[in-house]
Amino acid sequence: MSGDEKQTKGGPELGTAEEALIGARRAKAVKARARGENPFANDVTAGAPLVDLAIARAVFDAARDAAGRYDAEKVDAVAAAEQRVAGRVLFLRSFGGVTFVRLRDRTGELQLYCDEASLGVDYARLEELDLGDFIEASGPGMATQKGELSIRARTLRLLTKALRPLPTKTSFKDVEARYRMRYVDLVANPGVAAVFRARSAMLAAVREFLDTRGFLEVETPTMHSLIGGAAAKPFVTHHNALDMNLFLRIAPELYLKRLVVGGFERVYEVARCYRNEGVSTRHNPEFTMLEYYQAYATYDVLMDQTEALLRHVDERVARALPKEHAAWLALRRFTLDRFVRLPMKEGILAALDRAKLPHDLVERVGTPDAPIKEWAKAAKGAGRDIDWTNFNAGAKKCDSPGERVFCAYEYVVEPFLTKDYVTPEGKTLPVFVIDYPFEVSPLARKKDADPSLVDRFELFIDGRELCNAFSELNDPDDQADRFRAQVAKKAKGAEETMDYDADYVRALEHGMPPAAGFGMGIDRLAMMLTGAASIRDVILFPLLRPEASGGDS
RNA sequence: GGGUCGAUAGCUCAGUCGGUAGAGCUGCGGGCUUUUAACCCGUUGGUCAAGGGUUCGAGUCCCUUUCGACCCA
Repeated sequence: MSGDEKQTKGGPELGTAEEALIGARRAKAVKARARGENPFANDVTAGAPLVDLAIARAVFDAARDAAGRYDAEKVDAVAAAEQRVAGRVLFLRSFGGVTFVRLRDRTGELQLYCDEASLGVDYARLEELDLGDFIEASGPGMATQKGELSIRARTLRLLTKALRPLPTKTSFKDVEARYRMRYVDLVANPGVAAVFRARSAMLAAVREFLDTRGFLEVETPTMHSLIGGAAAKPFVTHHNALDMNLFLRIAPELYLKRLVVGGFERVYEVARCYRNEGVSTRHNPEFTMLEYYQAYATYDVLMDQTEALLRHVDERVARALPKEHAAWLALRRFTLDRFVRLPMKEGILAALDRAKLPHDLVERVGTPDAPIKEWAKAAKGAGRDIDWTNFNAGAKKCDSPGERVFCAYEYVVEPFLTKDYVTPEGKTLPVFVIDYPFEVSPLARKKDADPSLVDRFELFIDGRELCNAFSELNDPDDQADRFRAQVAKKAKGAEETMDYDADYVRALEHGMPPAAGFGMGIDRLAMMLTGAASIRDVILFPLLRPEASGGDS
């Protein structure tokens, strides 16, 4: 075949280096077609069934020494039955008349040993093989001189031609390109694939944990006609036939509690939620939240259960990916062995003491005569860098004592959780912050002993909020009042408020058994357990701006 | 929204004081009959993000824009 005429279909110019690479691969596909082969085959050759690479390897486990090397004689001693395997070509190296081809499938990798003696005329076909192609091959096992298990290929067939080259062994680092072309990222960067395998194991573990405790998994609407269940800005969409605007859900909460009213006393949803806020390393507009509701449970029960759930999930990840988990564990700054339970007010007083600040600061901050400079000096002297500007501004906006308490907590306690709650070995302790002011918890039940507070906790691990849970409000009149307060806030200009949900109040009027509810960010969980720095590292296809189109006509 | 850094070959990156655009890997050609980031010889590949300015001359200096990363709010 004369290589002087390239396939230039569609391309008016000679093209770039990248196009040349693709052109060379296309030419090989054309050659295969000319021989009557399909370079995008949809079948595998009849014969012995395909086996996973991991299973093909396992056949020879007994021939391996402690260092992992395979002994040639022992490999040969294993039944010489042919193994038929398939996978993507990751590695291709010819060495004189011998060619090594490393294959990868979903279970692992395995090398083919090819020479003319075994492959015959097909050996020449290796010339047309490229990194990234999918092939099938069959042959008996063997060990190389260096002790690597291989399949001595007796047959070899192209299944799918890869027209584009994979990144080279120097790897694929451009972050944006990795997110856009996750299919390449997953092949080129094994650590990336491990993170998503771990995430999958986490979800399976969460489901296993809840299912064995009698919970029912449900799916509730993601298109809502009212905003509810959380304080966040929604996405708006439009239904044409009904000519109505709908909000993409910001939380599944109110639907799940309707189901508790309906008798599903233990119910959960792995809920994709959408919030119309900025993107950052910690926020993606769509994210996944676990919510569950449990009748006849209180938030104390849920705290115990949360500890058990997190340990269970971590254990399952360790079981699924032992090597990767060990690496993540070694880098972890937090422990899951022991958890702290900290009432918000206690936390504030302790933090004020540590910062050498007066206890009445909570009432005085935000007022005109608050001695901010004096406080800042005292706190700085105690090694506490508090964001006084935003603290003071936030305190001014508070309409109630409870909001003031929460504001103080946000600026005085929360930023220092990782500093204040650590093990003797220096690992940060997970902290359940409990007993929130009712004013900042519009769906939570008030404490019987102190109606200014609600039975609620948030769990912070390594300084980041992971879970939010509370004993649910089931008094319909109280709930109606809270909705009205939210509507009033919206009327005053607040953006992140809920609508009055009359149907939800009606549901509560039918009676919801005492219940506790729990929410946990799955993305954050995945970040935490895999040590990911950005939420985009645990979301397969994070939201990106559209790719700049060059000459699209 | 603010700050810092960045964009050069398909990939990973150099590019000095402003003076002809570089390397490794990939690809292509050749050698090598058990390789492990193989090795050896040869070789292709560039609108230096886009636009403008200064200059005899700009990847390099200045301005604007776009995109991204990180930090902060």
